[in-house]
Amino acid sequence: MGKGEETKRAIVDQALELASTVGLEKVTIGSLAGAAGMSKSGLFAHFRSKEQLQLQVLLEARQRFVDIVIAPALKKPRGEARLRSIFESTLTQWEEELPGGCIFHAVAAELDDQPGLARDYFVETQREYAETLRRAAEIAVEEGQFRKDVDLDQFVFELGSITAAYHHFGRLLGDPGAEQRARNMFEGLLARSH
Amino acid sequence: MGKGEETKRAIVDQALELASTVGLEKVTIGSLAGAAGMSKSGLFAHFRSKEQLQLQVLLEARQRFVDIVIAPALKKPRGEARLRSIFESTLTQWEEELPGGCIFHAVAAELDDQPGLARDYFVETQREYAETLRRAAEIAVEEGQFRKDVDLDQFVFELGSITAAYHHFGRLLGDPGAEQRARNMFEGLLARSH
DNA sequence: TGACAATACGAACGTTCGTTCTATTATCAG
DNA sequence: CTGATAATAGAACGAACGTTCGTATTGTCA
Repeated sequence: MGKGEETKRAIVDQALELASTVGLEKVTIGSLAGAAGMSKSGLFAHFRSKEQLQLQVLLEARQRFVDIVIAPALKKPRGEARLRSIFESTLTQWEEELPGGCIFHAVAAELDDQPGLARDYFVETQREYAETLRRAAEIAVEEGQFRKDVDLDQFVFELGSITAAYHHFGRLLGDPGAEQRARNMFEGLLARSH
Repeated sequence: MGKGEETKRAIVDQALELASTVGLEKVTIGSLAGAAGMSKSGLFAHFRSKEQLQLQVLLEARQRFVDIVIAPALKKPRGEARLRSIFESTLTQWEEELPGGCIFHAVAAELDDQPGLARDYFVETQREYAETLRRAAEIAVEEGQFRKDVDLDQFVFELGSITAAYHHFGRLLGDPGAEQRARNMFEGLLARSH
C-alpha cells in the first residue's frame, strides 16, 4: 500500500468519526485538514470533490458494519441465533464503534433530501440491510423456529424500529434505560414470532 | 397585530416548511429572504440571530403539534381512546402538516450535537411529549383498560419506536407499506397491554 | 543514486454564510 | 396631518465554504 492510500484511509477514518456525531455535511474539508494536520488542498486532492469524500465515508461505514455485525452473525447457526447475533452486536459493538453511535441513523435525515451519489448509496445500503434481516427471519421460519404465518416485512419493520428508538431515546434524549428497553422489545418481538 | 408581527409569522411559517425537508441548519437567512421576497438584513432584523430564528421555528412547531395532535386528543375519553387519538392524528394529520413530515424527527439528529437554545428547547419538547404519552398510558391502567403490570416507560419507548420507524422507512426509504405496518404495530402494542 | 511520478503545500478564486452598520420608507397614535 | 417609531433595504464585514492551480517536496524504483 503506497503512501497515498495510507493517508487516504486515515482521512476517511477521521471523517467517519466526525460524521457520526456532527453529520456528513458538517465534515468540512478545512476542519478535516486541521484535524489531520495537513493542508486543505493536499487533503482535497485525494477525493477531487466533497461528494466523493462523503461516498468514501459511507463505503467505509458499510465495510465496518459488515465486519462488526454481519460477518460474525454469519458464523452463527442459521435463523434465530443469527438474528440474535445481529441485534446484539448492533446494540453493543456497533453503537460503540463510533463516538456518535450508529452513523446510518445520524446521517439518514440529512441525506434524504439531498440527491446525489451519497444518498443513492445510503439508500442502497439500507435496502441491502433490510433484505439481510428479512432473509434471516425467513430462514427462522423455514427452520421451524418462527411461526409459518409471521409477516416478514412487518418483522423487519419492527426490528428496525427497535434500533431507531434506541438511537432516538438513548443517544438524542440521553435516556440511560434505552438499552434495556430495546432488549425487552427485542425479546417481545421474538416471543411473538415463536 | 402590527405589520412586524405579521411578516415575522410568515417568515417563521416559511422557515418551518423548509426545515422539515432540509433541516434547521440549511434554512439559511439568504435563501429564506429570497423565498420571502425581502432583503437579508430586513428579515434578519426580526430575529437578531439565527439561533433565535431556529428557536422560533421550534416554538411554532410545538404549537402546531399541540393544536393538531394533543388538543383534539384531550377532548376524547381518558386512557386508551386518547392514546389512539394521539397515534392516529400523528400518523395522518401531523405527518402531512409539513412537506418533510414530522419536523422533530427531521431535526433530531442535527440538534443532538449542537449545544444551544434550540437544542435545549427541543429536548424539553420531547420530554414533555414523552410525559404526555406516559400519563395517558397511566390513565389507561387506572381505568382498567390496560393491565396493572404494564411497564409505562417501556410502553412509551415502544410507542415512540413506531413513529420513528414510520419516519425512517416511509419518509427516508420510501416504503409505501410503512403506514400500514405502523398501524399493525400499534394494534399489537395495545393488544399486549390489555 | 538519479529520475520520475506521487504527494503535499500555499495562495487564491468566487460564493455564501451570519451579522452589523446606516439610510430610507412605511406605519400608526395623537 | 404630523411626528415618533417600527420596518425594511442596501452595502459591507470577516470568516468559512468547496475548488483550482502552480510549485515544491517527498516517496518509489530502475
